[in-house]
This record gives sequence, structure tokens and C-alpha cells, in this order.
Amino acid sequence: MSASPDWLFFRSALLAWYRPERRPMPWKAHPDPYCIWLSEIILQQTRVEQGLPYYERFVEAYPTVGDLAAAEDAAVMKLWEGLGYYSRARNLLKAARYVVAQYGGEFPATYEGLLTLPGVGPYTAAAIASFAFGAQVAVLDGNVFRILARFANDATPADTGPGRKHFGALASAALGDAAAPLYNQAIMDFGALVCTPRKPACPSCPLRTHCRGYALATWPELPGKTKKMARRTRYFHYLVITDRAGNTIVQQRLEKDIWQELFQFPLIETAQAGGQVTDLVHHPDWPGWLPAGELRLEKSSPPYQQQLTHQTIEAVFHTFTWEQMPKKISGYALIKNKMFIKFAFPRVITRFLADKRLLLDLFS
DNA sequence: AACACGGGGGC
DNA sequence: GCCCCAGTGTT
Repeated sequence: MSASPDWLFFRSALLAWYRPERRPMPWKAHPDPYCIWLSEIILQQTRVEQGLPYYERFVEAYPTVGDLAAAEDAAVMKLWEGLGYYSRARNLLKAARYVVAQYGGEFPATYEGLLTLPGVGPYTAAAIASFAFGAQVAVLDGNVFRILARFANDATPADTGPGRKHFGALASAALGDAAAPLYNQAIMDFGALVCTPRKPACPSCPLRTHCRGYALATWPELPGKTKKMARRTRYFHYLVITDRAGNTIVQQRLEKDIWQELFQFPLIETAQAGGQVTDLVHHPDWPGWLPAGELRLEKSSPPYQQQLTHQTIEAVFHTFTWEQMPKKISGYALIKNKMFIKFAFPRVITRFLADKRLLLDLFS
């Protein structure tokens, strides 16, 4: 049985490294719970460089939790467009309204209280509690799992219940009596800049002398994992139907599936790739109100692909003209070209629209 | 416990 | 291609 890792060395060296290397973040300047919370939700499973512009736009549009609580759902979804994991946006709004309704606009100041907010789990509650309220709790995220697993040469999978608990104990031991707000920032910056998932900067690492994963050369296999995910491919046929006046039919995705609350064109999902457009008419997904005989196919796009975590989406866009389009279609919206800016679409659709716009510009 | 949920970047 | 990222909610 080997002695436990030298956690005193760990936190001392980490904090010594952090002082000169710290990354400036807009929300580090003032420990405002609203800004901390907003930034933490945005950064869930998201790189800092990707999330930063969204953070800036949200703070600008909604400077306080009251402003956010009063916002329209669609406006928040639009501001979140392109960032992914859209349940975060829905829960963001829910939580803002909850904070206003239940707590008079003041965020709960404890880990347990924060945990009651939709979209706030163990990581985010610990982050807000320490950053905004100075609570002595250690955060547990992907960086922390990786760093601790390597430093202690511990292959326990972190993606299980017991694994989380195990690393929770290590994280508390590592934190010790260090100042939690500073320490938590330090360990996450360290994971982003030094102890990176691949090609970590071991030669210049200040923890190298006591790192068991480095000494035993086991670090490439750490942290341990159990998860394996199967991917499936889904084939989407989008019907881009436009009338002579330039109205296009769109609908909101409300079913329990990917991209909830985002907008799209009428969709037919097929089990296989390819197939003739004329076959789509006989597909069960074909909208009953849509008279195939009155549509004129202009063109079918090449397949647009989008990778999701567990799915590959292959989307073809079939552009139609429908001269006698009704003024209203129940369950759908008819929107003009310039109104597309108001609706949030999944990436695969905004990419198609960008290409389409380019073509229009070329020919106009 | 296992799975679903986006999108981008690194190699 | 595959992996991972300042994880959470549902089943």
C-alpha cells in the first residue's frame, strides 16, 4: 500500500503556478452571483473560447437576473443559437424566473440552495458557491478528474456514481485549507493550459516531481473510462416551401428529441439515405395538408451533415415553390426571408441558409 | 446506471 | 474519424 499523494505539495505548487498564469475572465473581476451563474451555465461542456462571446451578449442583453426573467423564451433561444445543449437555455430562463419568484431576485448563497435551480448540478453549485460566496468546496469537473487521476495514478472511472464519490474525496483532500475560490480557478486553468487531455505540458509542469502518472508513464490512459457510445445516423429531408411572395413554411420542434424549441422546415425522416423525392409523398411523415400536386420542385441540395454526440444527422433540403400557398397553416409559421433572423435554427439549417443566401446574392 | 443532449476544435 | 470540453436531467 503506497502512501497517499502529497496533497500539500499539490495545492501549494498549483497556487504558485496560478498566480502568474491565471487567465483573465470577465466574470472573475466581480464576484456577482448572476454573472458567475450565467458564465458557468454557458461553459458547461463548452470551451471558454466558444462560450465567451455568448456570455458577453447575454450580459449585454440581460444585465440582471430580473432582466433575464422578464425575457421572451424565443429571444433567449435566439441568443443561445449555435451554442448547443439547448436545455441549458431553457433551464437558464426557468432558473432566472425561479430566483425572482422564490428568492426575490437574490441567488441562494449555499451549495444546497443553488442545487435547487434548474440546470445547476453538483459542479455548477460548487462553482457558484465558491466563486460568488466563498464557500469552502472543491469543484469536480473534467479537468479535476483528469488532473487528480494522473497525479495520484488512479484509474478509477470517473463517469460512475462511486467514481464521482471517490474523486470527490480526493478533491477535498487536495483542496485542504487552500482558499477555495482561488484554488478552484487554479485547478481548472491548469487543466486547460498544462494538464490537457492530450499532449499535456509535462516537461514544464510544476507538479511533475510528485506526479505518479508521469513517473509511471500511465498518464495517457488517465482518467479511466467506462463509457462507450454507439452512434446512429438519421436521414432528414427538409421541405423548403416558398410561395411567390417569398413566404417560407417553418415549424418549431416541440417533440422530445434533439433541438427542442428550435425551428426547422417541414421534416420527413427516412430510415435510409437517398431515395426519390416523389417517394416522400407516400411517407407517413408527409404533412396531410400539403398537396404534392401543387408543388414544383426547384432543386434538392447535396446532403448536409452534422455530428451530434450520439447521432449523425444527414439532411437534404428540397426546395419547392407553392403558388397557391394558404395564408395560414395550423401548427406552422409562414415567414419572410428577412424574418429568419428572428428564429433559432439548428446548425445544419443555418449552414444551408448561408449557402442559399450566397447563391441569391450571386444571381441578384 | 445508462443514456440523451450540440457544436467546435485538436490531432 | 475520434476525443474532449468549466455537466445536467431523465428514465
